[in-house]
Amino acid sequence: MDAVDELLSIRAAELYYEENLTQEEIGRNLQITRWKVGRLLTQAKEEGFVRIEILHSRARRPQLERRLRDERGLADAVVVSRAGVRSEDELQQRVAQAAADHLAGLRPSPRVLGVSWGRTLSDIAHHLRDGWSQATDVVQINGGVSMSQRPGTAAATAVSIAQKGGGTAALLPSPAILEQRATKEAIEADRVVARVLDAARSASAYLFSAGAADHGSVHVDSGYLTTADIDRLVAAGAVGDVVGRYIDAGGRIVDADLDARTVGLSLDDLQRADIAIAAIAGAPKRAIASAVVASGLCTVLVTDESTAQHLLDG
Amino acid sequence: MDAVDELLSIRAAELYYEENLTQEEIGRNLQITRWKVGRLLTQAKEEGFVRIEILHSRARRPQLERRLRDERGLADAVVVSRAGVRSEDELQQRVAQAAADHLAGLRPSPRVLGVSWGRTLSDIAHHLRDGWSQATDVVQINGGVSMSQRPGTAAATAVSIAQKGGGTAALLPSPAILEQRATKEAIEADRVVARVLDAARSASAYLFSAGAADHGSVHVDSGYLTTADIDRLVAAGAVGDVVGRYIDAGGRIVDADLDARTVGLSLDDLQRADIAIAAIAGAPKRAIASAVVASGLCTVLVTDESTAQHLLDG
DNA sequence: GAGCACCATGCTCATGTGAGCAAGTTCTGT
DNA sequence: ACAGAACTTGCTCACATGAGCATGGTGCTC
Repeated sequence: MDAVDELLSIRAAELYYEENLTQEEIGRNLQITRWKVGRLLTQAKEEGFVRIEILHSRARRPQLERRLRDERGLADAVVVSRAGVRSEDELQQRVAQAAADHLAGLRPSPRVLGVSWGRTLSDIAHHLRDGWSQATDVVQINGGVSMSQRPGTAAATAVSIAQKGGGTAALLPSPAILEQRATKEAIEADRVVARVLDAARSASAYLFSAGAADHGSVHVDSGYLTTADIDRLVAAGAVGDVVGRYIDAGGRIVDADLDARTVGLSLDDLQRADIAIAAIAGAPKRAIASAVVASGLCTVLVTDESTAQHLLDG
Repeated sequence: MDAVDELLSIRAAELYYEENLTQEEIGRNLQITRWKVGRLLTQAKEEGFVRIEILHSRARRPQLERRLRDERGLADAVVVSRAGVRSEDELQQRVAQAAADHLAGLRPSPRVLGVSWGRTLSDIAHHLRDGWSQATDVVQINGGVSMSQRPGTAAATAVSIAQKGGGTAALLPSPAILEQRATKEAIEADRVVARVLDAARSASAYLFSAGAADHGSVHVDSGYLTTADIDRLVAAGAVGDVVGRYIDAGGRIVDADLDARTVGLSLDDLQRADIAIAAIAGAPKRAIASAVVASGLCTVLVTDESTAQHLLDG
């Protein structure tokens, strides 16, 4: 496109998009035929001079969703728009809302839903609307008797999702990570715990998030791991954790011993699931999101535009 | 619009603008009639959920231009878009380019063009293309034998505009502001100066900028005024200067004595002009831009989107 | 609970728009 | 300078779209 046409295409775009003139009127205005106007507008779009954004907290990016499905083999993807987002927290809320929307939109509603816990899951529970399902029971899929500042959030999350979905919650009464392998095996052998784990393995759908392998991790907060543990895991290739299990970029367990002391569903269980919804957003979680998708740990990814872009670029 | 329709309108907008589906296809997709889709799209636009921006250094805002003409009585207005602008300097360059474009687009080209000088005028001269006019002579309209760090820019500006327009430049060989009234009258009585001033008064068009009344003023830089002078002028109501003459928000001369020591066209001369193009942009110049427009000192205003908005709000 | 006003819906029809084609124009290589 | 290629232009025609209207449903008033 030469310089004259470039300028003309800008004038045409202004008159078309801002002044709402018809292409015929624009032609009269700029002394060109209406066909030329149409072509200039096409060019303006192609050259990227025209940017159209959907500004809404529930706006999504269907293009990226389609590419994630097609190029990354996901059964489904939900990518929320970043347009108009002012803070990182606002973005997290958008993603949580989108995950809640997706969950509520599942047909048929899952009879039993396995959930993890954490900040993201708590947000999702909050955004779910009452009556999102007629009868969905909820079961925790990883341990987490909380030692953190906000005790009981793990339980509150599961209970809230169940209550709003007309079902009951089965909590996993166990720490996330135990100090001794033997203790972990003993606790899993406990009748109550075993029953919950069985229920978790037979859930019709899963909903979970993932954590980055950094010092801000909820496992450090909760006292299950020290910052030194995290450093050691990172040195061994860890990019983050899924249901408490730390994996590397290829989705492999980084520390077999640590893994053997972690209570909850195994990664295999997740990989076999028909519906496994992962809600992972934000720049710090790019690496773990990528690992989760690459190793087939989820069938559905709910994320933000930037993270999606990153997954597709890499 | 109820909540359901709001969400639907967002989905429809995504499919329409991002996926390029027809309204019929969207209807099939969302299980609604194509007429409903059309209405949802209209609503999405009305509610401001759809933002369309023209991203280009020469993009303008015709809506604001029209409002400036209609509501502020300007013969014409050029408002450059702020979309995609990263720095204040980039915006100034856009405005300078737009002023150059407007000048070059005048039909017939002015036979004699009166110009002021300063940073903005220098930029405009730079952006003018060679041969912008067949034969336009340029005459300086205010004094400015420069004492600043970049001597000769005032002269270079006028000469450059004239050369590129196939004409000659008449420089005003006088300081902008003199210390004694008598000296100013003596210099204006000088044959050469008087001839240039006569030519300036008979110019067929004028092009000038304006300065804010602050310590960064080019008059302080050049040594014609001290920061104390500026403070005194501001205290007396000055919002800025046009061709060296300080005015208040109502366009009135703030200091009659200072004005009597200032060499160049009077404000009356400008107000009587058929074509007086003012290029004024940037937040610090909002007040002076407003004063210039309100008091009819220009027939054409070239400015940026934010300044235009401010003029229309006030 | 009857009557009325208002609004959403589905439709017709005129207008707006883009794909595709043929003719004209401008480049390019020899 | 000329032939051919590549591109641009004006056009036809089919499709997409918005304005305007009749209908039916909803909610409000008394």
